[in-house]
Amino acid sequence: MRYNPAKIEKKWRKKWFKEKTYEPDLVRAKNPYYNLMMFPYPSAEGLHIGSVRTFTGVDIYGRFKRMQGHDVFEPIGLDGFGIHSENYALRINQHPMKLAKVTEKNFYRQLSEIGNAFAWRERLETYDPAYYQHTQWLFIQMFKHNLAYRKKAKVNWCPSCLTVLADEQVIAGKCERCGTPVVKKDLEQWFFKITDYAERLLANIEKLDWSDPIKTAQRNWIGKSEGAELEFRIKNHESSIKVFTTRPDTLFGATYMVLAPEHPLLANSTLQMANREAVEKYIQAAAQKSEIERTAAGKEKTGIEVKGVSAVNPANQEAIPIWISDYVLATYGTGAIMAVPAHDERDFEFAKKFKLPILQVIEPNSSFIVVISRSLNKNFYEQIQKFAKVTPGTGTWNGLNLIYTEEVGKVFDIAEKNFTSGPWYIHSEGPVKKILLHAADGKNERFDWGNKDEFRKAYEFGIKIEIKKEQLDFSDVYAAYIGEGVLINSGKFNGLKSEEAKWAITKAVGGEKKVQYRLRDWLISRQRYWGPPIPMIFCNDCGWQPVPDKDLPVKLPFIREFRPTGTGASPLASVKSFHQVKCPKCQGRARRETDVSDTFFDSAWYFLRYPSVHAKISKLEIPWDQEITRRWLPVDMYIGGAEHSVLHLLYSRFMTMALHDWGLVHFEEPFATFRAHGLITKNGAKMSKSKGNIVSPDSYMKAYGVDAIRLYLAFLAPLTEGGDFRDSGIRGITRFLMRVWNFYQDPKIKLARVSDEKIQKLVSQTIQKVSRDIQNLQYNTAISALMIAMSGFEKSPENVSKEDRMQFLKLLSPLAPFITEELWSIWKQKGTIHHSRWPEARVEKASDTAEFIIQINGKTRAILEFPRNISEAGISASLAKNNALAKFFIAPPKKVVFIPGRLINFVI
RNA sequence: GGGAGAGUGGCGGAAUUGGUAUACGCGGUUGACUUAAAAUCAACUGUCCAUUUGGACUUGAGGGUUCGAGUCCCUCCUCUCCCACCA
Repeated sequence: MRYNPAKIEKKWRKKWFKEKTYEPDLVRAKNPYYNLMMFPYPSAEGLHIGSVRTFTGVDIYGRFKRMQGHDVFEPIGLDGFGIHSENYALRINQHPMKLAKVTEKNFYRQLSEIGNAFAWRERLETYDPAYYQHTQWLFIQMFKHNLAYRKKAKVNWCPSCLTVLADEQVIAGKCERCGTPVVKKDLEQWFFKITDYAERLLANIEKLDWSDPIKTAQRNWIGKSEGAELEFRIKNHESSIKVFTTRPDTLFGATYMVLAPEHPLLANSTLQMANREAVEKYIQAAAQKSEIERTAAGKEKTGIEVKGVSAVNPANQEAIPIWISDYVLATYGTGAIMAVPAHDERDFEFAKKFKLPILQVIEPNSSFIVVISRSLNKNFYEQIQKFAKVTPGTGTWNGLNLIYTEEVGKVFDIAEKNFTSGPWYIHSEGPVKKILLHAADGKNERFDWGNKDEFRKAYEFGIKIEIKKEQLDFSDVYAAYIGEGVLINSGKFNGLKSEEAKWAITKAVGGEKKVQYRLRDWLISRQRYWGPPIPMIFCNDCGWQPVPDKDLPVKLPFIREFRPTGTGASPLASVKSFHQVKCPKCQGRARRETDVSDTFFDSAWYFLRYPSVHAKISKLEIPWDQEITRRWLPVDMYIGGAEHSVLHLLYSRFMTMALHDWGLVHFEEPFATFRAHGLITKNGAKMSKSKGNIVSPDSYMKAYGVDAIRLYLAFLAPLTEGGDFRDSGIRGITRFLMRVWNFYQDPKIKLARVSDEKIQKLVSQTIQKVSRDIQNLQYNTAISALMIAMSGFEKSPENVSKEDRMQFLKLLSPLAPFITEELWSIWKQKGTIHHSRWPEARVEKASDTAEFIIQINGKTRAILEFPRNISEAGISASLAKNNALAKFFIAPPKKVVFIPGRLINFVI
């Protein structure tokens, strides 16, 4: 029979669907495994080849888990609400609500073709009222738990999309979607208080089985820093300015202050400004500047002094000038800083430009103490001695005092410190940029010289790093910052070490210790049409009231004029029948909120909904069944794009944590394991319609079959790596599939009952390799192993037992589900291959012999078989007789390195 | 400017984590089959000498540690991604 992928794919797809092959029993499953991929936002262009790779990649893993005995749940849905879809509708001049129906159909068609083991019954769409009634319910819960609040704030406004953007959607000052520079606009908005959870979101990261870059990205996004909040009085005025600083020890060096242009004090009319007009002009100019202009890299700082007003440095009661500059962010800390130009690069730059006084208050200490190594080897000593010698007169060696390094070109003190046991020495030759720390447990830790966090870590580890004044330019901020300097010009605090002084000074001036996060509250409101209406009603008498549960969902009405108005109001604001409502409390006249919520809110909880899509839940209740949720969640394996490493993943964690605190879910973290897949590019660029480089999977699937495409995409590279799409290698895969097909064509062939030893070994190795590789998402090498196995089979087909043939099919089945299912049935096996048990590698008898790598001077000269337990003497004697190697043994070797059972190396 | 990561044949990529570098596949060369082509099958395919049996050199560049380095350390170069005035 000829291999006809189209025919067999159609047949099995239908059968699997009919027999619910991939629908686990959500209520009773014994061994649940929630295998999830990030659900796509559907564009009418359809799936591109990159998403097919991700989806099938996730599916391969799920099928593998199923055969290992798990009840795998692999749901699919569409993240169809939001700017993505709406912008697309705008572009092609169609109504998003109508368009959604079209894209939905197209997407589900494509998704059904790629051979994934989706649980089709549980699909969901975020724009379906049956779904977003729960989204709205959750909003109300957020409100009731004081996690949703309104705030008038400067928001990021995209003049092109005519909407407000979250900070996360502003990329280097530009709109994430259209690249237009973002401006600031004042609007009253709904926010979620994610900052309440900053500390837990940060702390929990440690516990997650996520790839490290993603964890780092989340840590940086949360951006914790510890410092103090200090208050500066304003001279001859009742108000004061609060600042946040991580360096309260430098307070005496604060020679001026800088306020953000948006700082509320500047609007205070009782302030006696001598140059109010000029100040207001500056503020206005700053407001009009786009984010990108204000934050452009290397941009020269601008600013204006507030004349006639001064602040009082609480440390020494000296009057210091107040400046305004847009390098100070209104949204971080208190929107004001104390400027210490001697110890901060930006302040320094500013002070130089405007000729402001610079006062040094930290004197780097004279002894430089580092690090390292209790396992001193002799080279270490030699190096240290070498350096010590080249700088005669710089100190004693025996007491380990001075050492020379090139970078700073100066001398460092090395002294023994109070470590529990030592000695600890500097480990460096040449420039000291990185410092190697040998910890007690034998692990090495590296500390980056230029990185203040790393240095803090070193500091906490108990290593004091102090820097001589003449050793560094004062502009080397990080070094100076970290250097445990000693205070000077600081009155009674002189002589105190930085770290002690921080809190002593804070206390003395009545400041308080404070932790500051970079993370800001999550802006939920969108002045757009295509999203779930925010279920809130404003009544003049009763204030903001949630829509009563019984009135959910607040349906998004079909309106003709869905385009953004550009006025800052949602298109829904012009629909009277929508927003004219009664107050749920007093029944008086009230106005419904006309903004919709952010798409990221839809996707922050969808994984909770999937297993409960068909559970019996009234809309007044929690949107998921407690029993089912307990069984299936948290998600076991989550795979998605690295571009969501902060936004979606952080929001989902936040939501889950809040729900946990309200007792609605039993876990804090939604995704036990997360892996980011690689990005498939085309001609080096991300696939996008605008670049015209979208590769559609349809024609490929038609031409080669789905199995071939799945294999090919898996074969490109490990799933976690990306790559450029080329179809040149696809022939290798079709050849392989053809060989597999042909090999299994005759089920009546006479076969050995048991494979010969060689085949047995091959099968066993392949099982091991494929199992390990699929577990690690390295499908490329799994396929390679299967190809090797097939080549081995083809050399002696009659020696491959039926059992081993079936083992091979099973190994291939997650990757190529159709062809294997067909061959499985041709060979009259019971049921579906996809519910068969994953093969276990035969436990091989440890053979008595082993292959030894024979090296001469570290170079491999031969690989020979010897008894596994042969001794060094035994192997040497035997090798001396070996003709090919005899020439190396004219003289006895200087040294022999012998690793039993594995390797012998003769140094001659 | 900060953070994360990567440099291996003509190409995609392997290398049980310090022990045969270039698995597997693409592409290429030659041959078989064919009137011919495609498909298929077989052999070869990192570079340079010797071309027989070998030998030398090769993982961005340079240095180091080691009996032994693609893998660990240092310096430099190049590229990709993320973040970006966060006090």
